[in-house]
Amino acid sequence: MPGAKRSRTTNSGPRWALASQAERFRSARAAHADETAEDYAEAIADLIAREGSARVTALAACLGVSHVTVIRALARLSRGGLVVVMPYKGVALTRAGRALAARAKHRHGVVLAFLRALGVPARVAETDAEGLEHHVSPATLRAMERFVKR
Amino acid sequence: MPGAKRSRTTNSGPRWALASQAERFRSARAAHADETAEDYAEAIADLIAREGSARVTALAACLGVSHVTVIRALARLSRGGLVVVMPYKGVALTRAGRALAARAKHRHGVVLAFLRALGVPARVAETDAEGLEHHVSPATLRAMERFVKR
DNA sequence: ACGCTATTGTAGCCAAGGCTACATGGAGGT
DNA sequence: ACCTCCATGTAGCCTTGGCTACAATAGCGT
Repeated sequence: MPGAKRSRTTNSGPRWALASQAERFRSARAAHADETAEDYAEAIADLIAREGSARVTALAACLGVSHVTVIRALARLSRGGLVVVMPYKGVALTRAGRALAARAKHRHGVVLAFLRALGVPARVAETDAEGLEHHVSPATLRAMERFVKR
Repeated sequence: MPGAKRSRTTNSGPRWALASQAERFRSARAAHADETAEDYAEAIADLIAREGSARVTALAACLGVSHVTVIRALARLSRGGLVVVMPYKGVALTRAGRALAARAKHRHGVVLAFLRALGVPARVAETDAEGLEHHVSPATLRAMERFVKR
């Protein structure tokens, strides 16, 4: 848990304006912590839907990392109760994992559709959506949905 | 019957579709690498404009991290030629650093204005902008500018 | 001039997320 | 049966980015 408590910085002068900025940076960093989980959950759900199972190698290819990275990430997700790893068999999502995957997939879809509606070329939209989706708050997501449906 | 016939070497199916997805993930990760630099450059430029100098402690308060984290980050940015650290005096931006700060500031402003124009509440917009700005490609940024000016 | 305090800097710990190199497991082909 | 090849797994290293605890400066006030 990063940023639990702050240091005793003096904060002289009219620094309060900056303090809330610090909060925003904190949020951004905290959000980053969940990105991996969302990406993996989504990729796993996708692979299961597409190929019937999610194997380590397929995940690695899909996410663009080495199989070692996948294995370690899965161990973490497993500790976190999002996935169940069946050695040499594949990976399954727990109930929580499926919920996370569904949320991520939905958000991804909305962001992508939104960018397209904005007039961003398909290729770029797909790349940007990958980076943006993890930082879109519920309020902004709703605004995007409104815009798309408009 | 999990992965009945698509398991072997073939594993075919739409793997090319996944390959490009891997590329997208790669881009997102690469972009993440520059986030720190942009955040610091922007914060430093801001502090210099506001207070006349950018000190380590002020930066730490501003970014919401400990002064130690700032010091280490500055060392890296210095190696990268973005800042010049004057021990016990403050930090200055190099030409490249100023350019980066300007770009970051501009993008930040556009994203924020865009979110506001979309109808996102100010508070949320400010938080989201912090997370989103680093993942907005030039094409998407232009689309956002068009939308705001509309 | 001297010491106190806040700012800076150093040492060292932790987790995440990358990697390569090497070790095992499992299944198909001969 | 066995051999080989690919998928998995393990060991160990690197960087980034957090942190606390402690050491060293600088600059101010007395």
